[in-house]
Formats: sequence, structure tokens, C-alpha cells
Amino acid sequence: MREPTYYIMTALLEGPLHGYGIVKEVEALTDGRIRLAAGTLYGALDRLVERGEIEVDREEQVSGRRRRYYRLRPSGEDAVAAEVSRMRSAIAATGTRFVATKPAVSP
Amino acid sequence: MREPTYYIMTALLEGPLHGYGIVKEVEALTDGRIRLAAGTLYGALDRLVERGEIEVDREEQVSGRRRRYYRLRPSGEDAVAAEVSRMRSAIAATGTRFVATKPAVSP
DNA sequence: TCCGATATATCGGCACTCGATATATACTGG
DNA sequence: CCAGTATATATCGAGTGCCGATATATCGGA
Repeated sequence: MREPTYYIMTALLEGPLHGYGIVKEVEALTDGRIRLAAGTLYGALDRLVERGEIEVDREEQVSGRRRRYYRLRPSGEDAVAAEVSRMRSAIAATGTRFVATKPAVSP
Repeated sequence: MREPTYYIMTALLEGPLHGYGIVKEVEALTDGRIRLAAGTLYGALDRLVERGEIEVDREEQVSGRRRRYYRLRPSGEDAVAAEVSRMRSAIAATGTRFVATKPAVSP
């Protein structure tokens, strides 16, 4: 799984969100580092629905704009868990070379 | 960076290795989970050389077979470190949902 | 009135991976 | 002695996924 797809699913871990809401949530989750391109987002969403990892939760009409909410399905959550596990293994493969540094806490 | 490329570079963290040696090292590093396909390996190697992240260390002739050793360059090591950092952030983004479980130690 | 934010959709191009195929040598078992 | 497996590298086409561009539409603020 690639990074954009991973973050899309991670955003949905908290609960259903619509496309643009996912963009904003991923931006928040990554401190602004990842700004999902439209093609990436809707392409990934379609693919994930087709694979049964997410599904349409509901559609809303908010001040003239349509919002389609997506929900993570159990297999999607499993996929995220598997991805986390793969990343942990990948980090472990470097041994003690790149040791995690705890972010500084405000004193 | 994709997983195969990541492991190719991780294998080179220990020191120079030739193509087939990388395949074996990655297999060892991942408990046999990842077996680099020939196309993946040599394609990635060429790309990494072109980008200056690895370089040819030396060539040997061992029992009639040519071996081309590759060496990780500083920018390549930086790339691996950046990748580790990205993965740590990605894991952190899931919050406390998927807590790391220490592998069981033989009792 | 025009710009930026909100909101979704689609298309073409690009990068990377993968399996298949090719080539060649060395060793081991039957 | 010959077939199969391991060692070793190279290349090509197909498939997948990401990205930027483009399109469309509404709403609020300067």
C-alpha cells in the first residue's frame, strides 16, 4: 500500500468522512506534509470501494454542495493493521542504526 | 520509496553487496517474505545509481561468474533514514489503535 | 467581481514492480 | 552423463498507483 492510500484509510479510522474531509484530515494528521491531489484521492477511493475495504456511508447536501461519506470496512481496518506491521518490520530491519528520538516536550 | 527499493538499500547498510547477494540478504532480513524479482532488482539498482544514492563498488570474477558490488552513498543512507522517519510518522498517525506487541521470547 | 475555499470527477503521463524470458557457469544427484 | 538447481546479470511488456491538469459548481469575503 502506498502512502496516500494509507493515510486515506487512517483518516477513516476515526469514523466516516467525505472526500474533501479526508484531504483536510490527512493534512492535519501529517502537519501539512501530505496534501492529497484530487486524482489520487478519488482514484484511491474508487479502488478501495471496489476491493471492499471501504464503502459509501451516506450522501449529504450541505449548502448546495454534495458530500459523499465513506466508511472503513473491517477488511480495510485489517489492511491498515497489516501495513503498520509491515512498516514495523521494515524499521526493525535497519537494526539499531536509526534510533527513534522522542519529540521534545515543552519544558 | 517502495518496499523492494527500501530493502535493497537496507541490505547495503551493512556494506557492499552484489545483486544476487542483495536478493539473499533481503530474504534473510525479512524471514523469506521478500524475494526480489530480477526485474525489480536490476531496475532499482540502475535507478539508484542514476540518482547517486548507490554506486558501483567493484567487480569480481568468482568461479566464472561476474559479480558487481554496489555501495550505499551518503545520500542513499539519508534516504533510508528519511524513509524510516516517514514510516514512524505513519505509524504514529494511527494513534494507540495498533499497539506494538513485542515478539515472544522463548521461555 | 474576482479569488479562495469547498466539493467531486476524469484524463494522460510517469514511476515502480513484477513475471517472463534470455544467457551462462558450477555443482550435485541419479 | 545429463538434468535440475543455484549462482549471476539483463531486458521487456504489462499492470498498478500517483500526480498534475482540467473541468464543473457553489459560497463567502475582500
